[in-house]
Amino acid sequence: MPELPEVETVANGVHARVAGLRIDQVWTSGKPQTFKTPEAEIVETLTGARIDRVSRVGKTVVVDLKPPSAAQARAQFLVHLGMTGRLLVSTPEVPWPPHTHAVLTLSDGRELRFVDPRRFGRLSMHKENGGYNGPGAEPTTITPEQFASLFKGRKLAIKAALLNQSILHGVGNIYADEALFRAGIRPRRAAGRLSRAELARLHAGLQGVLTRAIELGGSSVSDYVDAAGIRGFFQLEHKVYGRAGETCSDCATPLKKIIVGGRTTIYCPACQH
DNA sequence: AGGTTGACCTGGACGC
DNA sequence: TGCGTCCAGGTCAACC
Repeated sequence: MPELPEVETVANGVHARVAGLRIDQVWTSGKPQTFKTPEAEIVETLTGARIDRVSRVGKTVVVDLKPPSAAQARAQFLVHLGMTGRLLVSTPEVPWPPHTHAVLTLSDGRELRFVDPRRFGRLSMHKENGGYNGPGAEPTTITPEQFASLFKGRKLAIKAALLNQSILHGVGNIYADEALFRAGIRPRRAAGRLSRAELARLHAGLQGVLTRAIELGGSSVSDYVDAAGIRGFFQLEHKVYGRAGETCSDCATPLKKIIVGGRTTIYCPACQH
């Protein structure tokens, strides 16, 4: 579900609500696949730790922890929301939603809850020195030159390349299609065959669409909400994603629906080349 | 090694 | 109303 703008919105919202609080108690569901690091180790590391900062790397929410004693190593609690994951800050009297998989009781009495119906989300603990950097390059800060070099010699479709998190992390199906529309590039073009001008347009289009989406709190297609349960508004500005069967808002040509990299892809055959 | 495909899950929308 | 089918913001292991 959530891509970079949604994850950033969630991380910022959670940070604003829980930074500085201590984790007094941890409950976990026992659903094994949710826990990439063994559940017991996650519970052990979280309990008693203080939340320093909550941020985003790629599509992952990163919770920086301060251990209860200075002798213990610092750790980061990583939350990947998968397709339907939510991180919610609630007061305890609000009933747990169905598919709640982790609940952290905080020192002010509120709860940080991880809810995930489809269970594609993952919870893990990162303890290496240097902190979690994500699998690929960061799209919001990458320079046009670095961006162009990511695709050199690549034969896969540019859309598939944008979705590959080990190349560039944070972009998913919505923002890949929207960025390609802004850049006027067809999704099936070979990544390594794009001209310098096209790569420059794609870099600008991608950063533009991500920045605008972050401003609007992300896209709420069906069930995405931020830490307070509020929907985003960028879906109102989607030019192609989710618009199969409609016409292009720029030129009125019917939009085309194809499959690229196994994912539904929408583009304008007149505006994109 | 790079690239592609199917499996993993639940629930909502739609058609009959 | 109810049942079946298809589809969904994402990975990842297993293949070619």
